[in-house]
Amino acid sequence: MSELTAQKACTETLTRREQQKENRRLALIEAALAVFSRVGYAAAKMDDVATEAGVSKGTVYLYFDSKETLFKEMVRAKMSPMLSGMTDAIGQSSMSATDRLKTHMKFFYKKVLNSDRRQIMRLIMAEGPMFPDLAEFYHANILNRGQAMIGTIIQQGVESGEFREMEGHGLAQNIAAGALVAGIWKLVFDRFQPIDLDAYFDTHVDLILNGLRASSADN
Amino acid sequence: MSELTAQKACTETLTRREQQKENRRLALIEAALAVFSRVGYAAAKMDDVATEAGVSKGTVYLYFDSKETLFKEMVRAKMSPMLSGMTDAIGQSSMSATDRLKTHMKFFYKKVLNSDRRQIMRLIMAEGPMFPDLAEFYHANILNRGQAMIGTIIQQGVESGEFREMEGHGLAQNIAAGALVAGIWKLVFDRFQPIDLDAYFDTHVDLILNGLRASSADN
DNA sequence: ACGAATTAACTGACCAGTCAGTCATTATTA
DNA sequence: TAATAATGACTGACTGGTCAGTTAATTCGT
Repeated sequence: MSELTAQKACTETLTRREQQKENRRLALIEAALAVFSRVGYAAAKMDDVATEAGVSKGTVYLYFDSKETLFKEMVRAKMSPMLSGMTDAIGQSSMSATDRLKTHMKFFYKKVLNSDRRQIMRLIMAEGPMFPDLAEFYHANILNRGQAMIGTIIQQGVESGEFREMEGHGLAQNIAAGALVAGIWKLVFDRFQPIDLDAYFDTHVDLILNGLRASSADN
Repeated sequence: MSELTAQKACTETLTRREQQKENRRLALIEAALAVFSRVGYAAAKMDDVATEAGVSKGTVYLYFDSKETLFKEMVRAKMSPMLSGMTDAIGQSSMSATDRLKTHMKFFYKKVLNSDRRQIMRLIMAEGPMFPDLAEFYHANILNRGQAMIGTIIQQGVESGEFREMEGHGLAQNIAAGALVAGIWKLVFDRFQPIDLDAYFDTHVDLILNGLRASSADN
């Protein structure tokens, strides 16, 4: 009921029991994501998470202290792969700032908006105020890095003459905003007015790059 | 505990009782907004709404059938003033498209991002999937109108030569996105990294107008 | 005094979290 | 290798508390 390929990193060192234990844990996290996404944090029942993972409720508590812990660990677990992925993706290729920005935006659309993770994005917005430490984790580990990355690219672009200079309070947020809204739209309003993520992406890139581009006069 | 200026529209025709009844209703809606904003839909207790409004729980049920009804009517009540406000604000002044867009964006920042309503915006995103009819109402009455308005302005700008032509799937969403993200940021991440809405607004306008502006070549 | 508005005690459903007991797997012994 | 012991993963009935919604009694306006 979910493709969880247990990390058989060190098959030697893990007994069969330990492997199964790790698999259970992953299965529970998948189940938790499914249930929390479907009905939100408060309405999610531990019983449903258990059923979705194919175990009984008591078992869930052998792996996670409480509903809150389960939720937080689920978010962290689903997000941590992004962390390495992001810094890796920077690379030192000799791309122009323009292409580099485009590449990173594509990466985000693919890895977040087109996957489970957009649900997490929504959950953070929905439950963030109730779980400040989760919001802080998300801010420190995802948003901050994203902003830094965008900042670096902009700077490169300004130096190379591709982009104009902008003072830019909230520039990074403004650049990323289109993508966040696309993710939310897909989850909340898609049924009333579907959006085509690929076409939307093109518009987004077009608008932003043109907005940043050094040209005639400024405002 | 909340500045609710009852609409004393027709003081003559309303007995004191009727006035008080209307005031109660408004007070309950204010209280509901406060409580729902503070803890989210599911965790909000009817008892707390009642206390916040200075009445007992039973009274709430004299005005609203159920928690769900209260929530929906609260959203509708807080949003409906916007509806007239938006169409009014169009005006047929002889503004350039550029100035018109700027004016509308300012309006949105002022009326939504700097008021209670940003909480509603967040609640819609957070609870939208659980209340499809609310999401639909919001889409039909707010988002659709906003999109139409932006579309009209863009068209004017293209015709006047101010803006370049863009095919634009999701153009309106992309233009508005910065504002939505600002609202959410303020509610979820402001404590970790505050944003200055005025400066952010300037960046947003600058980026968007430059992105739309007709200039040398396009992408 | 009458009826409308309000109250607060009450009910019943619901659910997070617990725990005594079961069962399958692994280790030990002969 | 076969019988036995020990382990620890798992179960599901149960508890304690919470809260939406109800209703009988009370207060308030006219």
